[in-house]
This record gives sequence, structure tokens and C-alpha cells, in this order.
Amino acid sequence: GVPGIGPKTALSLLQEWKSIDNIINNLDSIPRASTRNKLKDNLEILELSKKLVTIHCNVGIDFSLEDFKAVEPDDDILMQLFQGLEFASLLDFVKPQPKVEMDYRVVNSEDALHTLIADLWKAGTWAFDLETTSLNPLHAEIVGFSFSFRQGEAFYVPVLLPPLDTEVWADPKTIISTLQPLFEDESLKKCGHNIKFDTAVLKNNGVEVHGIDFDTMVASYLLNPSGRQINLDSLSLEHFGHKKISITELIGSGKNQRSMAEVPLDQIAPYASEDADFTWRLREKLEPQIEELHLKALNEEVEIPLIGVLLQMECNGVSLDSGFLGQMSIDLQKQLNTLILEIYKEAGEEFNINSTKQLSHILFEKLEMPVVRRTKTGYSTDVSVLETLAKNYSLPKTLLEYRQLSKLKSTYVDALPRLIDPKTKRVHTSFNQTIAATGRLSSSNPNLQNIPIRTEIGRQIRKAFVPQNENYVLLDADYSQIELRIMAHYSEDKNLRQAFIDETDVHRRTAALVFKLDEQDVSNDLRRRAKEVNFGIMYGMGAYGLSSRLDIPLEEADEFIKAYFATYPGVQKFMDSTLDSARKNGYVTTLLNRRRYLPEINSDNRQVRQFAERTAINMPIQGSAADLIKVAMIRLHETLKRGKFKTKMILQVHDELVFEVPKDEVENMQKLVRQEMENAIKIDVPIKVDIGIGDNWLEAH
DNA sequence: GCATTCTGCAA
DNA sequence: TATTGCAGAATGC
Repeated sequence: GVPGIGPKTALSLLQEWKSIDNIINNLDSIPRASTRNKLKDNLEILELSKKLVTIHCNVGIDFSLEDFKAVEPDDDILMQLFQGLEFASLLDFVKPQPKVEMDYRVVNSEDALHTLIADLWKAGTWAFDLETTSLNPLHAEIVGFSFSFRQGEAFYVPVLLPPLDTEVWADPKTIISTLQPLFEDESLKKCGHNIKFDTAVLKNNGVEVHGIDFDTMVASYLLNPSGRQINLDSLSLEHFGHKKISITELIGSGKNQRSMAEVPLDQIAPYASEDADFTWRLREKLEPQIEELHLKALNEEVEIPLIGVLLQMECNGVSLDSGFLGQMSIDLQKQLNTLILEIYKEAGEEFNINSTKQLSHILFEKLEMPVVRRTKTGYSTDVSVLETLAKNYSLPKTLLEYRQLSKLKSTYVDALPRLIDPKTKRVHTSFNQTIAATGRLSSSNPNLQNIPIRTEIGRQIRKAFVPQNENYVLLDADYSQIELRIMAHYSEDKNLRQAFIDETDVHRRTAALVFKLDEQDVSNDLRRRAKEVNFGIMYGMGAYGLSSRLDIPLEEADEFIKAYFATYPGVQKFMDSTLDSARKNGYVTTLLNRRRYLPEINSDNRQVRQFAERTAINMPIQGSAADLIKVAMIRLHETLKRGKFKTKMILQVHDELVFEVPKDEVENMQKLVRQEMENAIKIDVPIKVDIGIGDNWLEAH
């Protein structure tokens, strides 16, 4: 194995030196010895990369990772060096770029501020950015505002400055409330980079932002949702060849980091001004591209309105029963202690069970159990390996129990209560709009989209998600079989569509059709297999995958899949035509024209190509489901606001929405939620939503 | 302190 | 060798 040169390291190397040539010239200054030596050992590869870049510049062909691999098919280093890196952005490092000029003005008097405000009214549309003391909007104080409405020009309004520096002409409250009417006016159109954050900070400072009409982060994501870095610094470099003042230059990093409020005016003003200026420049550049790719409707009618919905949900937060989790933690620890002793006894010594390295030493060297599978750097000890070993040994079985309990305890039971906000007493996740390549949302800090449900002990954790008090309940609404319904829509398959029109159990119906039985004669095991196939097909699964999942011979799996496509011929046709169009266009799309590029779809490397093919099949389905629920969320948010309901939308888990509902609104809400979710986008099959009510998330789901 | 790897939770 | 994510813990520099 080769020790890590991951995408992050690679990107920072490239950004630091801007070209492969410079990397070669600067090899000796690479701080990490292993990285330095690996690169030195592979000078030829760096030279090769340089050649490919040169060829690209001269000939104008698009290169991808694939091209590198075609030349040096076995080279790990190269793969790791360029893993996750958009080749196109690499090219920008070596192209000569014009120098970028910017003027900025500090606005630090009553007169100057009123002049700026008048200009912003006259301009009618502008970009803004906030400097704050924290990345958590609930605790962030505003340090300053920057604005721009002409490229190369920006204004900085200081709010907090360090002592002994320039004085701010008025107190924060005065400055913020002087600017307030600008932000609250719907007719003034605002643009930002990740404007949800700035809007959240302003909200916590008593200012409601209206008139959001563009977000450069969201736009970049829509233009290319896969992988790329879309922070403002990278985009400025990519689109304008401009290297912005780095945040570490201002506030340092690590333990010596200082707060934005401690940065003197002559440093923070140019930094903040760049943010606003480049946000404005990017908007001017990206907006026409959005129109060209027919993403305008998706942007303006879905993604931009969604910003406010997500902000509201994050702000709402969710209530946790921390006493319940505390007791659970104690119980789990007791069980873990027993398991730990048992493991030590069976292993014949004490060791760190959480260390895969130490564990594999015990299992495969000391106890000489058969090696089932290897990882890049050693022996695998994951669930499937331990399950295989558990057939013949007792220790792996104990380890599986230990793993399950320790995972639940550390990741959920102990971690969640720590994230309860001291001010609101609730947990506020972040819903990220620009991460998932398919158009789904993601959730972090904490991730509330992967709360356990499959095992009994895991399900207990859901009991800790509760309404704010006994006058409220949780309402959980989830789309029934939404991805299969979308598949039925796209494929126009007669049998699959009929299954949903008949409102039958689609997995049972599948089993009946595939095995030519009556539905009532389908055994539970047959139904389970049909279910695996139904899901597997949507991920582009092959016979091998099915055989290992169902633990059946490869031939049997192969026949199963053949019979499946014979039953649902439209599904086969849909897959073929999706792949054709992906190969021809280089991208696939969803119901709302969300687009994902698949440059590797025509790769000569079979493994790489097949991965792209599976993605091509999955994206329209997963992505359209994401489109659907996003529209429903926007409509429901509007409904709740217009009806002045007390109900709050609090969570989204891909095909599921969770609401906190006052008891007297429950009946009404059931109807409204179902109505909006089932009718968000019309497709060729009925859409069904299941609704549950309960005093905790487990009961409601 | 930071990046990487392995592992495992969800839809 | 079925997709998309996020995060804890260990490890190594």
C-alpha cells in the first residue's frame, strides 16, 4: 500500500504552486517526508502529467483521470494525487491569467453609510457577505458587512474592530438597524455565496432577509454537482485565476487562531471586500450558464426558495430527551464492560478492540483464523468478515456484539446530547444543499439522516427524539416506494405501473410475476428476494452482487435477473436508453432537469466505466426523488406560513419529512402534508405518502 | 493538529 | 462486484 496523498493534499499542493512544473521545482520544500519521497520517486509521473497538461492546452481535448490511467495503468500514486480533482480546474493553474484589480472603500461614518445605502437602493441588486465571530449562526456576532454591485468595486462596513485599532463610528446595534430596511425589502435583490449562513446570522440579530435571488454556491453546484470544491476561494481561482487572501493569513489556524473581531481594519476590509466582489463577479458569470443549461427554473423555483425552508428547519431544531439517552448510555456501558472482559478472555490478552490493526493481529496472527479479505493496508475485520468467521469461532460473534453496541453508544447515545444548544435546548443540524451529486440534501453537525432504525437496540435511540412538550406530537410522513414509482414512471413499464395503480405490495407482486405464482402463494422469503432485486436494479446491480446479497449461486442470481427483465421489459429499455443518452451527451438528468456529468461513461477501463454506468442509472431515480421532496417542502413551508400554523417542519430524511405539530393541528396537518407531498410533481403513476403520529420519532415512523 | 483509513449508520 | 451521504476512532506524520 501507498501512504496517503489524498485529494486534499493534492489540491493544496497544486494551489500552492499552481503548476506541476512548480511542484517539481519545489519538491524539497514539501514538509511531509513521506509525501516528498513518494513524489521524488515518481518524478517521471509528474513529468508525464505535465506533458498531458501541455497536450491539453495545445489540442484542447478534455482529459480525465482515465487518460492518466490509460498511460500508466498500474500507478497508485497518480490515482491518489489526482483523486477527486477536477482536471479542468487543474488546467487553470497553468494557464496565464490576467491580474485581477479591485477597489474597496471602508464605510465608517454616518454620512458614508447613508451614501452607501442610497447607492444600494439605486443599484437594486447586489452581492453581500458577512464577517462573523463564529461559523455557528446561533452564536455568531457580526464583525462587518461587505457589499458589491459592480465588478472590481466593494464596500466594507465595520461593526466590530479590535481595541487600539480604528474606532467604529457607532455601536453594532445602530449599524445593523440602519442596514435592516435594505435586507428586509423584498424588491432589493440579494446574492451571496452560501447565503443561508449570512441570512441565519442576520436572523439571530433580528434582521429578516427578503429578496434572495441568487446564490453562487448553489449555482456552481447546479452547473456541476459532482465532487468539485465550491468554496468561494476555489471558484475565484477557477473562474478568474485570482488567488484570494486566505483566511489563515487573517486569523491563523489551529490553537493560535484568533477571532475575526480581532483583525485590524486594514486587513479585514480588503479581505471582506474580495468576498463581496467575487460573489458579484461569479453571479454575472454563472447566471448565463444556468440559463444555457436550462437550469433557470430549477434554480429559481426550487433551489433558491429552498434556502429559506432549510434555514427555518435548522432554526427550528429538534427536541431530545437527554435523560433517556443518559440512562441508555449507562446501560450500554454495563453491557460493553461484560463484552470487553469476554473478548479479553477469549483473546488471551488485553488490547484495544477498536483498533483494527491490533484486532487483526489477534484474530489472524495470534489465533490464526483464516484471512477472509484484505484491505489496502492489512486484513479486513468488517461485519461480513466477522460473520464468516463466526461460523467456526466464538470470538468474532462477541466482537460483532461489541461493535454494534460501541458504535451506537459513541456515535449516537453519547454524541447527540452534547450537541444540544444551550440557548434553545434543541439540536440544530445543518442541511447541506450543495454536497450530494444526485441532488439530495445531506445533514451534518450532527447527521440526523442516519439515526438507527434497523436493529431493536438502535431503534431505541429514535425514542429520544421527542416534541417540545406534551401539547405537541411528531408527525412523520414518508413517500411509499418513491424510487420504484419513479422507475415505473420513467420506464413506462406496463406491469410495474399496474402494481402501483393496483396499490398492491410491489415486492410481493414482483415475486408473483417473476416466479409465476399467485400473490397469496408468495412466501416471505420469495418476497424478500424480490425486494432485494427491486432495489438492486435501481443501483445497477449485477448477478454477482445479487448472488452475494441473497447468498445464492451466481447462475441462480443470473436467472433471477433475466426473469426480472422479462417481467418488466420496460425497465430494461429504460436502462438501455439512459445509458445511450449518457454516452452520447456525457450527462444524465432528472425530472426537473437537474444534471450530473459522467465523464467516465466512455472509459476504456471496464471497472471505471461500469461504475459510471451504475451511477447513470441511479441518478435519474435518486435525483428525481430529491426534486420531488424539495418541491413538497417548499409548498408545505408556504402553507404553514400562510395559514399561520404553529406546526414546524423539523427533519428531512430523503423520502421522509418530520413535523412537530400542536395536537389541535394534527388532523388538518395530515391532510395538508399528504396533499402537498403527493401532488408536488405529477408523474405517470400515483404517489403515495404514509403518515404516522407519535410522542417520539420511533412511534411516529 | 491534520489527513487518511477503516468501519458502520441511514435512505 | 448496488447508490448517496456523515462521523468516530485509530494511526502516522
